[in-house]
Amino acid sequence: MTRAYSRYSRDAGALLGGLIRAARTERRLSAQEVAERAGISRGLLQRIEKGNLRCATGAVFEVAAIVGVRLFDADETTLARHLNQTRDKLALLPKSVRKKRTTVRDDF
Amino acid sequence: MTRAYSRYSRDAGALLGGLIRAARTERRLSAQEVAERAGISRGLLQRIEKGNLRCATGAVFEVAAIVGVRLFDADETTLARHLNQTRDKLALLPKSVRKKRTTVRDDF
DNA sequence: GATTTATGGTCTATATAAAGATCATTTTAT
DNA sequence: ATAAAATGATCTTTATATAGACCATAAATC
Repeated sequence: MTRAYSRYSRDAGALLGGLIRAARTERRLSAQEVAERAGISRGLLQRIEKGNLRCATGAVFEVAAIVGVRLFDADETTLARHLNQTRDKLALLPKSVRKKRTTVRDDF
Repeated sequence: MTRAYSRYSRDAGALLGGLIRAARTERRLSAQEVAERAGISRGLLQRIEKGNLRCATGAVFEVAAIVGVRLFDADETTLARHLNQTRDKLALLPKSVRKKRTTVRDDF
């Protein structure tokens, strides 16, 4: 597991947690209620809102959906479309990647 | 922990994993290399790219940053700015939320 | 100001995520 | 076609995330 996190990750976690908390309070939902609906404990929701980076993505995504925070600026339909696009793109990319032979041809 | 996931979460996980995989192969980085740089195991990277929702957000964010997938369509600077905006917003919102008294005044 | 409730923090037990090694398979490049 | 390397998959062990209960504090409504 990752022990030290980059600033980017820390900011991303804090931002997502903050957005969730803001959305939750704006909708006047208690932590208890959101946690129950998401099927997680209140403690886990607390950690998510604080930007803790050791939470399962599934829990975070569920909570985000419940309080109305859109990931990738996309609703469910847009998300599905992007997913298909990405799948198409992946089909065209190489299945595995390997370094170019570093042996420089200097035998000329 | 969350056992069953909504379609939204499943799509979000699959999309993020797919974007990561696409970005990685486009940059011709092997799974081994990315995993090492992110400080995680190759197996965890595999699960992330498959959209597994039981991965720590920190690991996913680190990998995303390494292969160049921007969360929230934001680079590091923009991310920090959004974070500050969210903090400001949170400062204005109530610290705790409680239901309106359900007792309807019908004594008039 | 008093009351009620949401939230923050701490603790323990349990489930499970993650590491690390290994092997088979696929895929790229020669 | 062959060789070399990346990927996929499985297994075991260890670390730890999560649930759940608890209490103290803070904050919103009356």
